[in-house]
Amino acid sequence: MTNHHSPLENHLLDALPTDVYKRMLPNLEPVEMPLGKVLYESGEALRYVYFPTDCIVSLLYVMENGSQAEIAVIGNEGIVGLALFMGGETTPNRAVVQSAGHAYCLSSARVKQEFALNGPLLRLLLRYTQALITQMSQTAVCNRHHSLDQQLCRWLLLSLDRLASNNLVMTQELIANMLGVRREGVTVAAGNLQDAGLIDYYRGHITVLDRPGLEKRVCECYQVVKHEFDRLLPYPPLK
Amino acid sequence: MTNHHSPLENHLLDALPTDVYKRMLPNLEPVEMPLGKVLYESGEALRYVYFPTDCIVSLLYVMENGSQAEIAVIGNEGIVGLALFMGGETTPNRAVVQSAGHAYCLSSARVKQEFALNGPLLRLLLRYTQALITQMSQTAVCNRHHSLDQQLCRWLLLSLDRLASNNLVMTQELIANMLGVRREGVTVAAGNLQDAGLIDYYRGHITVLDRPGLEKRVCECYQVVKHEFDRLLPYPPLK
DNA sequence: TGCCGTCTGTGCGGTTGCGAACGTAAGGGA
DNA sequence: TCCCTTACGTTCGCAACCGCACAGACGGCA
Repeated sequence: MTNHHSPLENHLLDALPTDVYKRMLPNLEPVEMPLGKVLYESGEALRYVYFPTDCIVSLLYVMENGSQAEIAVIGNEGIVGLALFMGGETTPNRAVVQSAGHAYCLSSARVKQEFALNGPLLRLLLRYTQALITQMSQTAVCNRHHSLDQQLCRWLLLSLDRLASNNLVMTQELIANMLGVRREGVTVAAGNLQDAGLIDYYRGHITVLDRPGLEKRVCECYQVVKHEFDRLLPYPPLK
Repeated sequence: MTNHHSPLENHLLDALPTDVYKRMLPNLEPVEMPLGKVLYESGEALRYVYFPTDCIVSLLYVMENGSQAEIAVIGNEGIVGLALFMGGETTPNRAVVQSAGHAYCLSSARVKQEFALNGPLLRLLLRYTQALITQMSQTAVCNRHHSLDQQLCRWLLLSLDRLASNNLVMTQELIANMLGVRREGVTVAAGNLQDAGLIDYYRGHITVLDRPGLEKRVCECYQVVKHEFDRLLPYPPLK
């Protein structure tokens, strides 16, 4: 499969001033992002950062007993590997490709070079970090207070925003892992949404039929996160 | 009450190189931090950052229906108002003093001056940001997967780490608000810990009797967060 | 001394999600 | 074609937590 994607499909890269972008371009390497690919494990030193163009990456926390929970999702609006620029080198998270596609990757050495210049990349990533923090804290709140139905709506909408199509390739088992709930719970919640005519799913393929309907049903968490992303990282970029 | 605290009691300030610290010192203003004081509201522009010396500040998310949940706690190891340096100016959180004490505050203009130098303060705050992110994501996980007993242990230990004494002034009602659970639930959980001889509480005063016992009972979340703080922000600082 | 507000303890029914087990149906490969 | 894997649906008992209601218990104040 030829990679017909431009790095500019990643919103962060697109938002960079032309000179910075041109400086970085030779070092950006296109990579396939197959479903399930582990970009890094918890505690592992990061060797690359990834700028997704048409894939979705989940940040997961893996517990001692093996169960896991999704902390945040990253698509073409962001970057995977923030810990590199934060100075910690590692994170206690796992990053996994949740929806297959492509990305551009950049070696840690190159990234640090650019950071050291204290230029637009640093400022941009700071804003993105704040948006990501909002997403994480909203996840904490949502985990505590909202029903599985609503959380599923939130998750579907977050995924949808990061994809071109309204079709997700995702089994209920995987969704359950992401949300940190049982597979049976997802079966019921998805059944509710299907009965309401909002989605249609069939053996690992979910089609969103009525996006406005989902937005009516979702908890406030989704809008809060979306507003914060739009506020901090307007797209198309103003430059 | 005279303020006999030095800014150096805040670990971040203490970790700064002497020249940077001396440059900032004239602008640091001591402030009282009474219980319940709201440092900023959700969506409000930040006018100051605060470096706590002997108080604890909670970051809370307030939901549409008025209920709230704690996202993170900040004590003398950190700074309140990170959003200022991230570039967003506001956050969708509320910051409230959870345990009375003191802090040093710094106007937003002064902070930005220092950030612009791209110096040690920026690098230090980046590391702190990563530690805070760890705390937030661990909160998300803990909310989903662990029992109220364990969450209460975690909360007590996090608070204890940020205080000099083993005595907390805190009603069950307030703890319930922080944890986003019912007051009755806290009554039961605290009763369990009291029956186990780990704590003693009496009308808004909690005394920790057996800290190692709490650490045995707490979920993994506490240690993960603590390790990450120790790794990213060693104290005393190496300089 | 008596009253009132705050803080804590307890009980009850209802809901939600967990854990495990089992059934079914649709591909995919030999 | 048959078998086996994957994906989804359903059930049942169990535990945790919620919402509500109310009771006691302590402390400050008149």
